[in-house]
Amino acid sequence: METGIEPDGENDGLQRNVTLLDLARAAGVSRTTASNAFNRPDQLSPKLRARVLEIADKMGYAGPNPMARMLRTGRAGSIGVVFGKSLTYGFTDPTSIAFLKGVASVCEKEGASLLILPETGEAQVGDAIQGAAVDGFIIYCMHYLTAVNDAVAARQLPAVAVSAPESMPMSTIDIDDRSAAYQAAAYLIGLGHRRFGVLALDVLGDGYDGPLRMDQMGRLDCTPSVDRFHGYRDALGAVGLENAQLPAFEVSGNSEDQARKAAIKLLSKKPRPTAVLAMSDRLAVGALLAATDLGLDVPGDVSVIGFDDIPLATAVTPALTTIHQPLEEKGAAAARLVFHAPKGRPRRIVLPTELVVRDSTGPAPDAV
Amino acid sequence: METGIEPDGENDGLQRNVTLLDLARAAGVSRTTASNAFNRPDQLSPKLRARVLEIADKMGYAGPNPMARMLRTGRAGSIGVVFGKSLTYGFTDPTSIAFLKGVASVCEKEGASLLILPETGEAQVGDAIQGAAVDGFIIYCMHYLTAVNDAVAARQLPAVAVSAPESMPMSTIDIDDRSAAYQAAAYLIGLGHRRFGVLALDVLGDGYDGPLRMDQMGRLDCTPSVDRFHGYRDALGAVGLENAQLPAFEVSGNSEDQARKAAIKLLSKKPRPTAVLAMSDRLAVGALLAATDLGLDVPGDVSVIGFDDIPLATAVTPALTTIHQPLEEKGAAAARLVFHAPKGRPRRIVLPTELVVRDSTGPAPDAV
DNA sequence: GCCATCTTCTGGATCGATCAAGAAAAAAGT
DNA sequence: ACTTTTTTCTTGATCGATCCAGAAGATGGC
Repeated sequence: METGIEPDGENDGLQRNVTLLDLARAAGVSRTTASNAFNRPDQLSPKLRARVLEIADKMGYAGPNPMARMLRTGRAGSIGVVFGKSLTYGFTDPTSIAFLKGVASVCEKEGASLLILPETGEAQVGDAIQGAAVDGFIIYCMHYLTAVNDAVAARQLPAVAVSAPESMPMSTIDIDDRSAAYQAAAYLIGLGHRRFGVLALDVLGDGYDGPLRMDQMGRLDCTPSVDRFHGYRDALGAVGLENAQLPAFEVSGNSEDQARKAAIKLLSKKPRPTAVLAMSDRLAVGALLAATDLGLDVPGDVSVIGFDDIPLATAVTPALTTIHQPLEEKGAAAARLVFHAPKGRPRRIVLPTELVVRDSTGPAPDAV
Repeated sequence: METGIEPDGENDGLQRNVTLLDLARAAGVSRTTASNAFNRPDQLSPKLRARVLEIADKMGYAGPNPMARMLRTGRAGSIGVVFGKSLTYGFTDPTSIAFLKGVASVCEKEGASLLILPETGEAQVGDAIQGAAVDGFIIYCMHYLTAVNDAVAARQLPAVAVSAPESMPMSTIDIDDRSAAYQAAAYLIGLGHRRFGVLALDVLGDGYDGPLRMDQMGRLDCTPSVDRFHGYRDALGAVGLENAQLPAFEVSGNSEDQARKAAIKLLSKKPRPTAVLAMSDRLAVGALLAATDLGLDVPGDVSVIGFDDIPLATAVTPALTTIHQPLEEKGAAAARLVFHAPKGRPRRIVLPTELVVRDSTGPAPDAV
């Protein structure tokens, strides 16, 4: 409780912020001149500028109020990144971290800041998007919510979506998930493997763990999970392997621990798969752990192939064979597109992937 | 080149943004009422509100302009994070990623956004800080530049510095680096080790690699590197080991590769150290790699102890014995302090650490 | 000396909202 | 029926800067 009396000699509590006008008055110049001292050194004599800046310093004036400046100029000097999942997840998953790093590198070059938006809750998805003071958006989701899209589109700012369906009415950055997955499966087929198991990223992003929900896969076109699965299937189909013979589990949250459990189920099936197709390196690491649990040798008893090529892929033993995708470049490309938007119709950039063979894959064991 | 003639039937190019006033006019209400439709549903009848919102939608009015709103309300709805090193580095180093994750988790709870500021260049350090529309700052640096501190302080907003010298005139979050390092060294001494080598984080943050610069260590008090070194020395001194006998290398950028090179030098000394004190887990991993290069067994021939307990520490073989520090909680605590600043004098929070024994340490080899 | 040009500086309008105080209309109390 | 209270809505002022057009003073050319 405060008394009504103000005991403070210097009434700091009451003091209004120092404004450009205050500075101008104190320096005996106009607001514009004071403003120019900060923003347009060529618009006033160096001597006067020095004096104004010195007085500003003395008054504790840090510089033009950012909010006011933004309002007036219409530029925020930052771009926003929207995660489909929780904000925390964005800093957990190695792929999104690498992506952010790419975004950050371009922001740094442009002298812009990076605003990372929270998803407060289902109901008010979009509140943060509506209220973000940014010059453009990057949407990075696994599962595209129309609420997010609509909110971003409504802002009428440059926007880029990553790994988004072609149907999205904005520029997109992508890799060819389907053919990359095809390549992964085809490589294992080439090694003689004929019995596979799939560790899938969750199709709907609803925290589901369990057998792959085939029936849902038509609903959302082009999530990476669906595309990659199609890629696997294309390759297997080419050598006459049917869906029915392909055990597959969805793993929510792309976590090693969950993947481990799913992989144990997968590798306990009889006949046991000789190869695991994992839609991410983290899932692949889960498979590695499961193999250890079951006393199986990788790649002797079972081969494991990942996807993404995150740093962990080389830190783990055996090092993962995987599909390398340019995670960081994805972020950089997205950011560049936001900054130097061609203004016309949306662009679609597809970045290349590459199979990287390491130690987690080998010839299929002879026994059939 | 455009002709002077405007060939566009619908003159989209010329259209001004739809503003709250436009909406109000279109709906036949006052600006305030239109504003309330978005911000204070209780201030107008539900029926009217619905009508206004519908008209807004029809006009393509996304909602109140964030910049204008910020100016008027004085709140930005976001907090800024300043990295001492490059922005990109912030997304490379596992400790800062974990830190950001902690910050993000609190931001999410508060419904605030996270603004990550770039460091454009030596000259205009602080430009971004000056121009950031935020409600508070978190400073996360290895090496505290007064330019950064001054710029943040000038903004007169709630601010928290992490791992900062006590001399900083703002709240700080920290761990007790010195006694944690002491504990690490003491543990190895307890295992019988008497010959040590140190892999140090760079003291000055100037990209230097090479023998530890003792002479510089007095200049900046309390960077983690200096504190940890003092901790090591305290422990070694207690059993009569002198500085002169303690080979130590600084590794710039906290990278495994650089650490590997330094560790090779360290482990090539005669007599060879039986234990490596690494100031971070990444440096420790570098030591692991170096041991492999030299055909040394860990922990048979040489023990390695890390610091931080990042995820990599358990992924690597052998799993690292290390000092666990609550990286994520550091971020969360910093963010909480920014949001709920006690307004009074700065607070100093010191978080606990813990020795975690895994597989990279063992008894000193008998041979002396 | 006079007009043109350049530099330096100024005042009014504006960016797009929110707030405070109060008016008008509706509901409630006696 | 008249006052009081509550609900609903509106006007004028304000947040703190930048931009535009133009004034005042300095410089230069002939």
